[in-house]
Amino acid sequence: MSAILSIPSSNPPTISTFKNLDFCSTMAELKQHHAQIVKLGLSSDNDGTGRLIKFSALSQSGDLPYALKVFASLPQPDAFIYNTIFRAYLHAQLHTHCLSLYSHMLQNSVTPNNYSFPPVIRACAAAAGVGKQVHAHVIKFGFSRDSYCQNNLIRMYVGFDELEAARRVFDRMERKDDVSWTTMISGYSQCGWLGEALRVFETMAVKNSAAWNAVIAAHVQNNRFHDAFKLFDRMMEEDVEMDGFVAASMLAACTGLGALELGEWIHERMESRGIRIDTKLATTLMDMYCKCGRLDKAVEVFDGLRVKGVSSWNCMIGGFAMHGRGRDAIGLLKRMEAEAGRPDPVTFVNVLAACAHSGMVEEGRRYFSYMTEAYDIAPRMEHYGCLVDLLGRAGLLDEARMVIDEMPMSPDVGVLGALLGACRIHGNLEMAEEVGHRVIELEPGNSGRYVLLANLYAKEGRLEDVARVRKLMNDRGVKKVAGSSTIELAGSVCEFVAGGRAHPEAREIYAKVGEIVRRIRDFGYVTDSEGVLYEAGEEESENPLHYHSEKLAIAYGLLKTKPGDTIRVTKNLRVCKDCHEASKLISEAYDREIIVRDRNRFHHFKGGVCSCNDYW
DNA sequence: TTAGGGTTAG
Repeated sequence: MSAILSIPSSNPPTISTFKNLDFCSTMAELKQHHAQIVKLGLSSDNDGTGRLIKFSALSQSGDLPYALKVFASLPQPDAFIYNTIFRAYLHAQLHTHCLSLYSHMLQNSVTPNNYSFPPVIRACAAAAGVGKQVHAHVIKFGFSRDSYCQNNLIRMYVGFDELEAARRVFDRMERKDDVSWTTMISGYSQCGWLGEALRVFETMAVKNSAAWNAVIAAHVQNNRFHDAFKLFDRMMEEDVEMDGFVAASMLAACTGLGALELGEWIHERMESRGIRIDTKLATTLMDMYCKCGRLDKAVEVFDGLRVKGVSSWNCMIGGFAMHGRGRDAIGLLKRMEAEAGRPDPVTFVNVLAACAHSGMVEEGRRYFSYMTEAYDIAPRMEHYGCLVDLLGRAGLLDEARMVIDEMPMSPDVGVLGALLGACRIHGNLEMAEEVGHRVIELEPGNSGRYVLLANLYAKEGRLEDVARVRKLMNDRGVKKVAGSSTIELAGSVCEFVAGGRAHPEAREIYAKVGEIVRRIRDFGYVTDSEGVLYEAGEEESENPLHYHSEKLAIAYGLLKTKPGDTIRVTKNLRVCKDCHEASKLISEAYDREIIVRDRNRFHHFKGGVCSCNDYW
């Protein structure tokens, strides 16, 4: 009694004590203030404890358990305090906790406000049923016109792949803002509904860079790189300047096309426009350089990074991996451990891939156990995929098979596909047959699997089996993916399809291929018939192998570039054995460096040899 | 006190 009476009401200590809370920077400080609050008998005060909870729940140096303890001690927390904990749970990915607390709030008869629903809606990410209920509450509590609530609902439905529901929310909004539009556009692009994404985009009166980016990114994510460039050109014509997000999307488009010059142009523009290169953007940039064959430039960007995130290290290690530089990849892992601390699961996917692509079997095995021993990272499907790839490529098919039999989860197509690939390399038809059928049943729409199996049968002369696989493919309406290669010349990207004659200079290109084949025969070229069956149209009277897309692209490169220039080609599928052999000989016969990126990795052909040591 | 667009693997 006297203690409370001793507080002069004209000079409320509450205000100064509570204000001090806003200047806290550590939990230790905060706890002192908290002690003060308790001493003054103000611990039931929502204003003061609200600030206290906010700091401990949300700040960098906070302490969520502490916040929860304080929260639990409050007799009647208000909406602000509930909202704070909602957000904290969301940050901690404790979605269920967030939803339980929301029901707790309702049971306590605390009315949610406009700030309550955005985090609660986001917490519904994993529970569609609850999401609909929360949507009903948004209406019931009168927030049908609140753009934050509505935009979050759109996002929620997009996350459930319920685009119609998302669209209904969107259509009913009287005042759609930039966020509504962008969420709707990017929602369609997740589902691959590019047409709808574009239609929504076109009806937007004033398009800001976020909207442009959403629609550009939509195309990039669906491998429509040329269209992404067209949109980008339009954006520039309409005087909307490229920002960091658009730059990232465009770099990814360049990566997809293997368009180095365009990528360099984007990089230059980023610099001239003073776009801040954060870790994410730097990773995208490095990835572009890695996948466009300029590992040196990627290293330059990497070395120039003041703050390197785990993703930066991972990207660079992955870059070394795809260029077959296993030693450098491992060197970088060691540097990462010394300088940056903890690698993550992706780091080891890349390290294992590096070992696999460089034939470093022992190291690969060692790192597979090391990641668990040193970092307690349990192997995921991807790691098993890499291990199977590593062993399989090296010809250790039985061991690879054993890994699959003994792994704790059931292998996905990726893992089985790695074994199938290994069977092809080592000509093990028996295992290929069994694994191939499993893979085909798991992924019946992937034409590559049928082709691989059919080609293996063909090699053994088992034509009935070839016909059977082919029929299966036809019956299921599976279309083979056409081999296509791109080459960038003077900033424009030309695409070649196997056996295609659409190019205006097709005659010259085909003549050049003829010349090439004649010339490399002097260097020992013998056409390798493996894989002949499906790669080109059957009406082709000459050997269709000679008109594989990468040969056409290389021929065009030889026609259009100067002696000494490097020829860079990007292929959508794996490079075939015949093209690989031919490319080696072309690099020797024409004294050219040829860099081919295929679906899996890079091949640097020079002086008659390939950087992959024929190991791919 | 709240929301939208961009990275890393096989």
